[in-house]
Amino acid sequence: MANHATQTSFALRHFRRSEFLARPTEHSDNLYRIQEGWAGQYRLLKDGRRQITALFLPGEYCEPQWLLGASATLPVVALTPLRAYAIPLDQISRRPDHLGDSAARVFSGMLKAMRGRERWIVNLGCLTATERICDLICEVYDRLEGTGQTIKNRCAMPLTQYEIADIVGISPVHVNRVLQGLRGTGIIELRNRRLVLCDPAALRHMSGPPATVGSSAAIAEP
Amino acid sequence: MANHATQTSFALRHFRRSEFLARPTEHSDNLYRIQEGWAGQYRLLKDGRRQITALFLPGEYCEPQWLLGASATLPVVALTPLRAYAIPLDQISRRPDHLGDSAARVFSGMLKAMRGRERWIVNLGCLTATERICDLICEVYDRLEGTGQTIKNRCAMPLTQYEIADIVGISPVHVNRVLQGLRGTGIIELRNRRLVLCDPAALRHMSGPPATVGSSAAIAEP
DNA sequence: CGTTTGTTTGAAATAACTCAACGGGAGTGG
DNA sequence: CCACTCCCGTTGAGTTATTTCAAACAAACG
Repeated sequence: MANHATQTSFALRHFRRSEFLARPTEHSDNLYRIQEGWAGQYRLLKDGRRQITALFLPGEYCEPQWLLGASATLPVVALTPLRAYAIPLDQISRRPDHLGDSAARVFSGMLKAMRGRERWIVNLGCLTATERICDLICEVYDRLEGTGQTIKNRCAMPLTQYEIADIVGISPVHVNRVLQGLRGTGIIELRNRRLVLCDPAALRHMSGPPATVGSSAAIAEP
Repeated sequence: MANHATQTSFALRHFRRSEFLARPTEHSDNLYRIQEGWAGQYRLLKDGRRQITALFLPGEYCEPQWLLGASATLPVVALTPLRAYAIPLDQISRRPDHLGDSAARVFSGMLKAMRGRERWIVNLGCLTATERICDLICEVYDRLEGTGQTIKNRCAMPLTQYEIADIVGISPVHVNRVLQGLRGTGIIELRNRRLVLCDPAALRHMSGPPATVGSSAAIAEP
């Protein structure tokens, strides 16, 4: 799908697990397009609590905010061994064939990132532990499907239960119990970093009620 | 500070409590600058659960995303009676004296909004009920202080306990008990929609540990 | 083969929720 | 001015979801 020549015209960088793609203090002069592996943006509190605020999957651009000239606000770390193309910022506007109209791309990228963050706020604020985990699984699967990385309800799932815990805001051992529950009811299979959605409909049903459409009442507290 | 002529050159619109500033379906052709009153962006789930994803306070621009030409993604509602200037989108680029370089303004506005969302993800994912409420109070106070709307540790606080609950993701009655605890220890006073920070240092201390700086270890799970 | 990293399990503790009811204040209409 | 309602804050008691601690186990790794 992608032009092979333009793909290889950028430097392919390798990262080990836990290696930084970005740190808040240092200024980054390029943008990454992930080729293989998963990355995560997170925030760490002084007492050790950690919250992962975004996931970056293969095929996705990591941190479009950087295009705005600012340095990263939160660290981004490789959650698995990772390969990514480093796209120098100053080349982006000169390559309409590759990144298209840069301003429009950046805008739409930021809007998408914003919606992702809003989605997770709702997730963390409203949903139960089981719903959050099901929703995470659905989101990951859908994003991988969007870039053709799924086959017949199967996809990669390299996240540690500790990492899932830091995404969905519940404790690691509770993540374990919820996952066991899901496996026990035959909704998913999850072994060896591979995920199978045995019953996608049931899974979506468990990931919380859908949002209402716009025309509903502003405030309805019975 | 603001030029009176430019201020009054935009239409001042009034909203009753619970009235919409924006609805997801309809296309909005202007941006609001809030003059007085509070607004909130939220999402409502089919079973009645609601999560407020952003607050808009006097002096702030409501929904800079609209500048990108897209319609609103989530509804925005007046949480109090509200007055706001409606700034037509097509006038923004023609008025460098008022909004400055529009592209740069929009970018920085989006970045700020993004950081706000990230902050709330961390808040909802990591903090306890008391910490979340203290953090909300701190954030609101700081934002009001930034636009000169505080006097000697006092500011407005028109949010209902139900609304606070839908911001911090805990139940209304628990919000009540947490607030009583804070009042009981003399850290804050909160009566008649007015807030007093009796002990700002203690309040900040209760709003959770600060974030680590960038140079810390990527993963530290003891 | 030992060491580390990740998963699984149990039992006790606790944070937060639900349900239900009461009370005060602010409007509103008679 | 009273009675009414509605919205909001406050309480209490019982329940549930989730956490914590601790330990054992399995799998990956050098």
